[in-house]
Amino acid sequence: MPCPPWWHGKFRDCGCRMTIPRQAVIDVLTATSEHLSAEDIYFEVHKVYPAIGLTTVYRTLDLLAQMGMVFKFDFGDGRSRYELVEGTKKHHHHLVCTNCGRVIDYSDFIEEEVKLFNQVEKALSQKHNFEITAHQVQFLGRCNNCKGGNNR
Amino acid sequence: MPCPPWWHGKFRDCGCRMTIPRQAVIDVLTATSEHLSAEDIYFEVHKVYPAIGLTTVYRTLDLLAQMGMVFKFDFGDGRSRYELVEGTKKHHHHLVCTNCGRVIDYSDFIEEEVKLFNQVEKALSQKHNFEITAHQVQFLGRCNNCKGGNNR
DNA sequence: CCTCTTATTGACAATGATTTTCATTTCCGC
DNA sequence: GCGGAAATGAAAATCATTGTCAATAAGAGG
Ligand SMILES: [Mn+2]
Ligand SMILES: [Mn+2]
Ligand SMILES: [Zn+2]
Ligand SMILES: [Zn+2]
Repeated sequence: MPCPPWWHGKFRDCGCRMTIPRQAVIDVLTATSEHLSAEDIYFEVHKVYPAIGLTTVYRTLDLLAQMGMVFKFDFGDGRSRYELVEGTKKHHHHLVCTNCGRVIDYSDFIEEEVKLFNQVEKALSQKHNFEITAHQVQFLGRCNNCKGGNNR
Repeated sequence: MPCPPWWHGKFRDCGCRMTIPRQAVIDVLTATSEHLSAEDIYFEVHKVYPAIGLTTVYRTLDLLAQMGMVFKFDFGDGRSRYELVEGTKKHHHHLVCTNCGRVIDYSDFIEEEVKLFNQVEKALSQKHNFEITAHQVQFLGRCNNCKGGNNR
């Protein structure tokens, strides 16, 4: 699963080099549909390239997030989760269970929803002179498993 | 600025006691319009009650969040931020500058926006059998200060 | 008020994700 | 191939948040 060449351009554009470790991280992110943590990604990368260290994974994820190629999320479990922006999954929002931590992707937006967000984004960036590059929406609550049951 | 008595009820309802440290934390949260971290709150509390420890502040914030009286946010600067749910500020969403970390509250929703969220929330909770208790919306980008300028 | 039970607290240690450091290696234009 | 800048990995350092545990304080009942 080789990394598409258009990534090279992306990296060059910001004066960065395309390296094996970076490819490896991108490949893992491309292949998954889960919300991986830095360590998760490190383990996956490690299967193919045992020499690559966790530090580099962190650095790569940071860079990718800075470049806007990767989203960094916090679902409240004490570690960051990462998702490719242009991955297999299209743009989506999240449902997060505050009890067990389960995260559900949700992308079947109503057309109104998309329209409204564009509208709001435009209005906000004008009003606050803000250059909006992304948005994150999370619905919090209890999933079907945790609904009736006890806490923790 | 004494803590309203209705809090006592809230606490009793979950078998908890209303204590000085807890009052102090609530008072600080009530008095501010900022997005304070646990340590920020600790410093404020400390001015009035130097004996109260940081650990207790953390525990109190945890409890309040659990009770649904306080929102816990992550704006990407490595520490959690807290806001009273029923504070001086009404329900609002956030604009977060990914460069300098500035956070802007935004509550002048369009009526459509409110309507749509209720609608979506209803649809989602049915479809995924999820009991939705809250939502968080963040718009990410660069504030007016950071717009043209350099990074970091 | 006084007593008793138990939730709560505070000092301190421990945890664990993320960063820093720094010497070494790799990339890439020349 | 060379040379300088960018990138890497191992290990140490940071630092927000949690866990421990003996001491304290709420508040129900008398
Ligand atoms: Mn997702
Ligand atoms: Mn706010
Ligand atoms: Zn759950
Ligand atoms: Zn800014």
